[in-house]
Formats: sequence, structure tokens, C-alpha cells
Amino acid sequence: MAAVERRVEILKSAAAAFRRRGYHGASVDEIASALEMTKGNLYYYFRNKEDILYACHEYSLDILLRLMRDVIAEPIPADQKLRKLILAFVHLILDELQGTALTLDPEALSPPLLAKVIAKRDEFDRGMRAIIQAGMDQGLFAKGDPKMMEFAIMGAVNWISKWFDPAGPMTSSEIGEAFADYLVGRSRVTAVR
Amino acid sequence: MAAVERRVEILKSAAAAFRRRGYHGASVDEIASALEMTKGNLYYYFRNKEDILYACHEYSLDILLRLMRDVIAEPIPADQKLRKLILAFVHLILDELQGTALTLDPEALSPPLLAKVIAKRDEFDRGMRAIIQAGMDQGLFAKGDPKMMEFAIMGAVNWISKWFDPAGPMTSSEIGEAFADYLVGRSRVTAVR
DNA sequence: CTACGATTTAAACGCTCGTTCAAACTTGTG
DNA sequence: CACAAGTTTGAACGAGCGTTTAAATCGTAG
Repeated sequence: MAAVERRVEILKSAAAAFRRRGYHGASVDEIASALEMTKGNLYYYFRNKEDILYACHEYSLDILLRLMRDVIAEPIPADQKLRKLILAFVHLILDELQGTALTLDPEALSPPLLAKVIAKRDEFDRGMRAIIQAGMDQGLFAKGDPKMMEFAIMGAVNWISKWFDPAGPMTSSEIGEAFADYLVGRSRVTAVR
Repeated sequence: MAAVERRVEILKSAAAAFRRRGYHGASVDEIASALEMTKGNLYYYFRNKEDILYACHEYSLDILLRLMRDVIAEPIPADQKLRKLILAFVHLILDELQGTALTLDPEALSPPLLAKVIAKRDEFDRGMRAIIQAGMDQGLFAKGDPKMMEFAIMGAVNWISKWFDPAGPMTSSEIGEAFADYLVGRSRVTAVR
């Protein structure tokens, strides 16, 4: 198997472990055992545990930012952009990132690595707020503080990983739809005005 | 100082440390040092670290449940109940619980203690959903899955502790108002129908 | 088959941290 | 002042875990 695939495998196992126990609570051995590797072997692929956490963040954020740029470029109204983002975001977190994205405690990173993560996170935040601001200006959303609306949305979505059960009754897209309906509003998008 | 007050002081220091670093990331010494105590001294007040975490949860949940019961008993419409709960909840978390409530990783608790925490949490969830269901039945909220709406609200609120900065531009009540406006809707409550 | 690089292993080290404990100190009471 | 109960200290321990390393194994090109 190519080394780069092996690295992604490790990241997924790590993300799952970090979600369950948190960065400090999850052991390197736990991450390795889930892949039937020895923990020493991980150090062939990553410099240390922090490096794994950082790679998880980078991996998730890069996907997220690509998504954001694609949606921004589409010629659709702001409310539909927001809805699309929420749907894609929920899908991404639940189906590909082992229930984690911005949940993986970044405070565990050392200052230089943390700064790089925050920079990417900021870009994402700016995109979200620009869409929300545009929607408010056009009367698609109730007027208010875009920052608060964004934080509320991101909180609701990020929190999903705390309660989501893959064996539960709801699929990830059902959850995405329900969240988008509530957070963006259903009627405004589908109804004829 | 009375021993019971000392215990609460320790809980507040512990809650702050757990919020910053997570349960496993925060050391017992860190909790003690913030109070200018030695770590050994903590063991005069608590059996062990897990006991401290459990006491934090119990302390927060008891306040939360009292709040919930009070609001439920009030003779006001469901949307106003929900708004009141959100306002009080945000205030409670930010101004009294060091930014933590349901954020303090409960998975770190052993099964018996975890079960007790989950039981209280369930009671809170049931209260929230009953209010939401009533509001939907009366046409105060858009129809949908009450469970999803509750999870979205709790996620948004719980996430606040991840970004709130006491030295920042917004007070806890401004944040509460902004969240309540967005999550419950402003017009329905204040406007004459 | 051989040899060389890539990968994996198992054991060991060292450090951090939760916990214990006996001794010292403080406080209040008769 | 004396004594006892309540509280604090500081050092020590033992376990867990991140990391290192040298040797073993595997895969593949010549």
C-alpha cells in the first residue's frame, strides 16, 4: 500500500479516537491497535502525536475550504448557498471525517501549528459571514449580527458529532436536511414568493 | 472557610481547567495551583480526579434542571419559554459555570457515574422537547423534528464556550439575546399577531 | 537467488501525573 | 494553656504513555 494512503488511514483512526476520548485521552497505542499496527510503527509515518493531530486538522480544513470556495462561486442566492454549505458540511463530518472537523481540540497544538489552523479556520469563517451578510442585506435572513448567526450555525453543526450514532434511526442526509430547514428556513427557499 | 465553599471553589477552578485543556489534558496540580493549594490537599475534599469531574457535572445539571422546572411552570407561550431558557442558559454558562456545562467531557466518567449524569441530561432534554413540541403544535415554530431542533439549539449554545472571550466586545446577555433572536425568532414573540 | 531499501517489531527509557501518607501545622474549645 | 479535631504539606510511589532505537522482516529490482 502506498505510504500516502497509509497516512490517511492513520488519520481516520486517530480522528475517531480523538473524537471518543479527546486528544489527551486517546493513546497512540489505541490509534495503532485499531489498524492492527504497533504504536512504534506510527512513528515511521508521523513525527509525533501532535503531528497526527495537526494533519487531521489540515486534512479536514482543506476539504472544507474547497467546499466553501465552490459554493461561493455558484450563481445562486445567499440562502441557497448557506443551505448547500450546511448540507455538505454535515455530510462531510458524519460520513467522511469520523464525526470530527473543528471538534478536535486545537488547543492541544503548539502555538506555531495552532496559528496555521486558526488561519484556515478564519478563512472559512469569513466566507460564512460574507454569505450571511449578503443574505441579510437582501432580506433573505432576519437582520442581526452575522457573527452570532455564524457561531450559532457552526455550533449546532459541530455539536452533531457529540450525539450522532451511525446505528441510530437517522441518516446523515436526513440530519443535514433537518438542520438546514431549521437554521436557514425551508419556506423561503422552496416556496414561490 | 467552610468546607462546602472550598469544594465549590475547587469545582470552579476545575471547570475552568477542564474547559481549557479537557479532562485528560488538565492536571490535578493545575487545578490546585490556581487556588494556591497543593495538589495533595485536593484529596482532602475529593476522593479523586474523576470525583471532581462528576461533581462539576452534578453541580451544573442541578442548576440547569431547577431552571427548566421553573420555566416550565410559568404560564407563558412555548416560544417565550424557549427564549427564556436560552437566555438563562447562556447567562448561566458564561457568567457562573466558567464557560462549561455539558461541554465537560462526560465520556471520561466511569459507567456508573456516567449513567447518573445521562439520567439528568435526559430529563433536561425531555423538557426542551416538550416545549418545542408544544410550540410546533401551536404553530409558533415551523413544523419539524423536535429532536433535531433541540440538538441544534443545544449545540449552538454549548459551543459558545469554545469562542467566548470575557474580554471581548460582547457581554453574555448580548450574546444570549442574539442567539434567542436567531434560534426562536424575534418577531413572533414581540409583534402583535 | 541476492542484495538493498522500505517497513515493522519489540523492548526499553524517561517523564508526567494521579494518588497515598505520615508528619506538621492551624483552629477552636474546655 | 492543653488538647483534639480539622486542615495542609511535601515527598514518594507506581502506572501509563509518548518516544527512541536496533534489530528483524518484507518486497522487489537486477
